[in-house]
Amino acid sequence: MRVSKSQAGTNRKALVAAAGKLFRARGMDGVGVAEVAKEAGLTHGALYAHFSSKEVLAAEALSAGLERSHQAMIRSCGEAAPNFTGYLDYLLSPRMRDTVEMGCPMTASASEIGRQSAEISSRFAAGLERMIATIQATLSDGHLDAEARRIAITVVAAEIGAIAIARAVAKSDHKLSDDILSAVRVELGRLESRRTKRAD
Amino acid sequence: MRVSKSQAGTNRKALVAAAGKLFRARGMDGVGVAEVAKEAGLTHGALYAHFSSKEVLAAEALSAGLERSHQAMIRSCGEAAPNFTGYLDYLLSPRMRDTVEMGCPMTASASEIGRQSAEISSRFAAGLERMIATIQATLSDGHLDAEARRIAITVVAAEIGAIAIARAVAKSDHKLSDDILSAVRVELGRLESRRTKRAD
DNA sequence: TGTACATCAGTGAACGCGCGTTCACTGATGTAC
DNA sequence: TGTACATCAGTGAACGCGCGTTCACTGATGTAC
Repeated sequence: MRVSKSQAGTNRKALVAAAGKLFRARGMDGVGVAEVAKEAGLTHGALYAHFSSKEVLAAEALSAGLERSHQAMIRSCGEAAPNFTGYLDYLLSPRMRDTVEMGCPMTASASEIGRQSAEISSRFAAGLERMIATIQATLSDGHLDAEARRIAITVVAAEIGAIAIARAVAKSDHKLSDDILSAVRVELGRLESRRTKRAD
Repeated sequence: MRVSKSQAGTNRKALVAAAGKLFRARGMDGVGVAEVAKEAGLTHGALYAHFSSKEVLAAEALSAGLERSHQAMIRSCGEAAPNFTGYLDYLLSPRMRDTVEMGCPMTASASEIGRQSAEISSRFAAGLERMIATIQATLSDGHLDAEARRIAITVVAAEIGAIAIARAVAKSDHKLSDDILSAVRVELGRLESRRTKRAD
C-alpha cells in the first residue's frame, strides 16, 4: 500500500543503510536483495521502487558509507584540532578492525571495488581523495605539498591494507593480527616525526 | 571414463590453477564451479572426484597461489642478492597492479579472507608470515629484530593496501592510481634509509 | 606376456535452492474540485 | 472542510537462471592370475 512521502524517504534511507552494512560485512556478492530489504523492514519488491537495480543501490550505499565514515573520522578527534597521530590511533585501532559492518567501506571492500563498474570506481576514488586530503591537511605546516600528499597517500594505503590483513588473520592468529596494527601504527607515526624534524 | 594416474594428477593441478586464477580475478563468490572446471578442460562433476567442496578447492588454490607468488617475488631479484629496494620496486610496480589473475592472492583477496573459514584464514596467515620474514631478512643487518619486523609488516600491509586501491581507482582515475604506487614506493623506501643511517 | 576383472576419473542429467528482476495488485496518500 | 479519484510505495507470487552438489553410468587404467 502507498506510504507517506516522509515514510518513503525513511524507507529509502533504511535500504541504503542496510545495504551498506550487509555489503561491508559479507560482500556485494554475498548478500541478496531480499535480505537487504528484510533488514530494512521491507520486501524485495519495494527495493525496486527506489533503485533500478542492485548495482545502483550498491553505488549509493558506497557513497553513503564513505560519507558516514568520513564524519566518524573527523569526530574521532573530538573537540581537539585534527592532528596526524590522532587519526593514526583511530584508523589503526582494534575497534576499527573489529567493527567491519560499521566501519569504513574502503577497508571493507578494497579488493572488490576493482571488479565493479566505473561508476563505483569513481565514487570510491572520490572517497579516497577526500581521506587523503584530510590526512594531508594535518601535515601541511612546514611540509612541501607534494611530500605531505605522498605521506597521506601512504597512510591511507597502509591503513586499508593493515585493517584488511588484520581482519584476515584474526580468526587464526590473534597475536599476529594485533602485531600488524601496532607495527603499522608505529612506523606510520615515524613518517611524520621525521618530516617534522627536518622542517624545524 | 577413467584416466591414467599422471593424467589425473595433471587435471588436479589444472583445477587448482584455474580456481586460483578465476577466484583472484573475480572473487570466490563471483565464479561457479562449472566455469572453473571448464577453464581446466573438465566438467564440473570431475571436480568432486578431487575436492569434497568448492571451499576445499579454494583453500588449496590459495596455498598454491601463495607459493607461486612467493617464488615469483624471490625470482624478481634475479641473480642479485635479495634486497629491500628491489622488492619494493617489484611489489609496487604497475605490472603488479595490472595482472590481477597472475599476481599475489593476498593483494587480490585481502578484504574477502576475513569472511572465510578459519582454515583459509590460517593459510593466509602462513603466506603473510613468510612474506614478512622474506622482507625482514633484507633488513636484518644492523637493525634490531623487532624494528626490522615492524618495518617488514608495514611494507606488506602498505603494499597490499596500495595495490588494492590502485586497482580500485584504475577504471576511473588512472593518474591517481599511478600516484598511489609511486607515493607508497617513495615513502616505504625512506623507512629503510632512515634505519640504515641510524645503524651507521 | 595374455586374459579377466576390479577400480575409479570423468561425464552429464538431475536435485533443491536462492538469485535478481518483473508485474498485477492493494490500499493509504495526496490532490483537484 | 468534505468528497471523488489519481497516484504510487509496498506486497508477494512468479519468471528464468545459475548455483553447489549428487549420482548412475562409462570405459580406459591398473592389477591379479
